[in-house]
Amino acid sequence: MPSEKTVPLGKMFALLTKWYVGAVSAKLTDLPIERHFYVLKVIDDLNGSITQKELAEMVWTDKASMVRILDYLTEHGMIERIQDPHDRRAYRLQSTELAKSYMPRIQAAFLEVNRSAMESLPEDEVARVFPILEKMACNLSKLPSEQVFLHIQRMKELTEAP
Amino acid sequence: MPSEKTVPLGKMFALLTKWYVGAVSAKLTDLPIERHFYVLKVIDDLNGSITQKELAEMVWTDKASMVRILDYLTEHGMIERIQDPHDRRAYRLQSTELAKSYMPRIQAAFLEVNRSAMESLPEDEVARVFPILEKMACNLSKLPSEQVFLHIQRMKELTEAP
DNA sequence: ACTGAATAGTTAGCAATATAAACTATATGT
DNA sequence: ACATATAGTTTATATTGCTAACTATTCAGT
Repeated sequence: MPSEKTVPLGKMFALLTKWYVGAVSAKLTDLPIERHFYVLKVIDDLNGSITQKELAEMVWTDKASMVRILDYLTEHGMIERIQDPHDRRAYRLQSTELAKSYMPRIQAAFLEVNRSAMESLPEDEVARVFPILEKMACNLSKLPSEQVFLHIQRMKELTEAP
Repeated sequence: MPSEKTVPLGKMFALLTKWYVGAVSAKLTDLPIERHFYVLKVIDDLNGSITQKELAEMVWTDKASMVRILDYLTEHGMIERIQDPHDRRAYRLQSTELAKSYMPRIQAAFLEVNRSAMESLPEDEVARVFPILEKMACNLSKLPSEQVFLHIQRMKELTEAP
């Protein structure tokens, strides 16, 4: 019974995730933190103008996990929670001077790993990679799923290219 | 200071992984298992001729995690560990009749999700998606990483298209 | 203004996963 | 036969995703 070979697309995505994150971390081992660089970058980019809830939506995690991540970043002196004077339930997130001093390194790490990932791909394919991935993510997020109910309109914020 | 916008490629991979796996599971909610369909498929494809160690390499996990996955599949009646008569340390893995009865469904689920993921991509891009992802995985796996030391030559086994 | 509903954030608990180290049993090479 | 390597298991630890309950605050309708 010749079974049609299935491309293990899911496993491929999982490996890409693991190796991407591993490669970024490896470039930043001398920093005081070893995780959540991307969350820190978003906070720094939008310095002072983002709340925990907005951040959680932007990086596609739930608010409970977000609390843990922000506790981690706070404990390591990378961010501060500033209470919003107009809504005392909310906190505006700011990166510290320490964090700012590392941002060029962090920014560079992401760019370098992105470039390495696409190394030796033909020029025209490099340009298409992200739109293709975005389209696939959009397609998959619309399928019935056990757990996925997030709002897809946020996707564009993840996809702004340089 | 105009910071160059970084494409969050790692986050995109993570979302793709989550949604892919979620979509596959959603198609198979009536089966006795709710995880590890891909591992089961590999076992079934190579029925009786693969050991735990070989399987762990093929699906890129460590042997301790593999034990847990195989315990799960065994407890749910999907596989059996058959002691290798030529090497009594090793076990050859077999899918049960029950598992075999589900394999067409599982196979179909993977294919359908693959097709959905690539839906509305131009024909020529569909053909390129997997080679591109493969190239990126290959690139990333060669970068220095905190944890990744696996052997890349296994990659081809993950990538055989129909 | 008062009250009930909604919201931002926190806390705690559970399940799954990845990793490492120590361990058992068996095989291999000299 | 003995030292070493290997297949698989067990144990422990850390992180993550998700859920539910909780506090404090704001908002909307009366």
